[in-house]
Amino acid sequence: MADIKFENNNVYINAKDFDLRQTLDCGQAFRFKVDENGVWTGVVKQKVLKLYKQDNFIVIENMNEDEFKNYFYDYFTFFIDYQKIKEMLSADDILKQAISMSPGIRLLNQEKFETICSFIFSQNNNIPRIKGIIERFCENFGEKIDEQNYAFPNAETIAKLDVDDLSPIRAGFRAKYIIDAAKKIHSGEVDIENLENMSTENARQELMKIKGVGPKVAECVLLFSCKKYDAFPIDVWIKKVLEKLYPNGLPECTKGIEGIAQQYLFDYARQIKL
DNA sequence: AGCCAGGACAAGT
DNA sequence: ACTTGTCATGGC
Repeated sequence: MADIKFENNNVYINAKDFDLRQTLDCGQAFRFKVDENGVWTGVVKQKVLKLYKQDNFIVIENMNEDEFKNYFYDYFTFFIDYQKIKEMLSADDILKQAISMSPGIRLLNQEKFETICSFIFSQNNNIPRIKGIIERFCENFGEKIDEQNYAFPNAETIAKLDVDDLSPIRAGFRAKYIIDAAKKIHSGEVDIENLENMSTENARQELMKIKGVGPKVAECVLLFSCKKYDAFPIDVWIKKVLEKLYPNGLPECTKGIEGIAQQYLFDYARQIKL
């Protein structure tokens, strides 16, 4: 943790491999907002996070060393050496360019139930509306933290609901999938706490027992909440990347970390409107 | 105004 | 094993 300091009950992280826009608004998380001063706010578990850039540091406000080490070190994937990853992926010219455009992307390691629901909401949907649905989902069924913020609902709460109860969040045909996910997870029929210990393929099959979780959603959950960095979600943007930039398949340097490469390419494709 | 969005499912070849 | 229509909703 050479690049991480703990002072004044804040955490200070060297911003070399950490950009807030590139990390919090690159399509992996949907609950972070930025205000006119560049302060990012989001809810993780029961905590309201506030982050901003100050000089060459990313500051996480109101967090002590224990809290960071116990949970957020893992959440912000500080066990990954992004310098080394970027060096490896830069063997490919296209990836090198994508990385130069968004060198501060970090993968997040998010809560599993939240990630499953979020990417069920994402299907055949656009990011601004996904954020709205999730916001209403939390306000209606999540625990209130303060006047502005609600925790993400837990599976137990949602498992007790009927499809009609979800109508205020306006999720459309996805509502029935959310109920199915909550019921199967709460009953233990789908074991999400063990996914990290399973092979990528077995974890994928386990997730796809849920109605509304197909190949794309499963890959996102594996990548964004199960530390499966060989998972490779293919959405419409990545499909275009594969067709236009990699007609002969992904380069060798992505092997084992296809998902991380995917995240650089996803942000790149959207920025240049490929 | 109409096309499209970090897709999945069911029914049809 | 592949293709196609359908599913709600609203952002752009």
